[in-house]
Amino acid sequence: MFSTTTEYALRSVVLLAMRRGTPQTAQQIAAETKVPIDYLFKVLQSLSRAGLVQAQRGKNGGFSLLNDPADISIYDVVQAVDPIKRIAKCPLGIKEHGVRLCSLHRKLDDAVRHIEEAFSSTKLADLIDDSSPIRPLCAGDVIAPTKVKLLSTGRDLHAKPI
Amino acid sequence: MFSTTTEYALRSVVLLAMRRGTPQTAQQIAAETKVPIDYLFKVLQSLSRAGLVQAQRGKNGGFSLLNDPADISIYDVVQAVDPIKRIAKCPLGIKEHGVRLCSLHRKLDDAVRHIEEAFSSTKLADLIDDSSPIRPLCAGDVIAPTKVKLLSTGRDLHAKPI
DNA sequence: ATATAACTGGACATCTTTGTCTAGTTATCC
DNA sequence: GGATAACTAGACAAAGATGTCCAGTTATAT
Repeated sequence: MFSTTTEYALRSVVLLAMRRGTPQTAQQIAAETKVPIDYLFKVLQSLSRAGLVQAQRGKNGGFSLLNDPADISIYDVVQAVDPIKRIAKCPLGIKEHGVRLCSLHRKLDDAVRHIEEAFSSTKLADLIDDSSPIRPLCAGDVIAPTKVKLLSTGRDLHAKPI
Repeated sequence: MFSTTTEYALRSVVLLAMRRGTPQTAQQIAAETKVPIDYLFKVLQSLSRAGLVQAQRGKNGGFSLLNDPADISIYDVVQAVDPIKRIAKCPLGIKEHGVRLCSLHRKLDDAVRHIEEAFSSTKLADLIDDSSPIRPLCAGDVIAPTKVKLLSTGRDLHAKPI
């Protein structure tokens, strides 16, 4: 129903909203969102071009939200990476009816419109302020300790024992 | 938002609903729905395997609906060719939370559920009984009159004039 | 029975989405 | 100002969706 890319983008911005104030490196985001890091870069670049996130290079760099989580909607994120398209005119290309839709396409477009509305009215702040004990991304405690730990101990696998 | 295959399937069953009683050949369906005929066969095969349409071979054959248009929903058609999948559990694969969803995925799943409901409650009969002057497929008057007329008058092009 | 209309099935081609790799460039810290 | 952390960009690979082709099989009409 929604693309993988959309799912990845949403996970990322939700994480950035939860960590507002501290730039998150792609490494960190990838670990917590379980998004393949090389693909994540592309998703973040789309978000960056759309003006939703900011990238900072070099040490202590990373990605951060440009606006307040209360001002960023799910819709904004979706449109940045994989835009929802309304059905504006008859897909069969009949000119005669102008922009009026037949019952089938009107019904389909209604469904799309409802999604649009639901996504527009939900802000990132709504997601992270949620009272549920189940936090978005369900992360922090469970994910990616192994790989990160390996990297951080930094032992070269080919190094001779001393 | 919805796949091309879904769109094609819906166009086809709506046509079959409008022509209920007379099997429609793939030729006819392709002409009126503007679906590439070779691909249409595959879509119709999916609908056939799902028990929505029936295929009849040989002369005077074609495809027809198996059930009453009042008993076939948009949802039935969609599920037959490109199923809508609800989010049943955390896509990040966290076991700890069982089937409870975090706020993000609950929101996304709500959207999917609404689509499901809207599509389930809309029957093919609703689409063709619509009072709007704009008929589904916008067809009949504009599309494919030439080819259909040629076929339906049935004159053999090679027949000698009497 | 034979010709013909029509669907079936599988192979193949193309395009888009998703994912991976590698060689850059920029910023920070010491 | 050099080392290193981090993002950027573009090429490439794999998989899935879409579209095309063709050699079958089945049913009907005559």
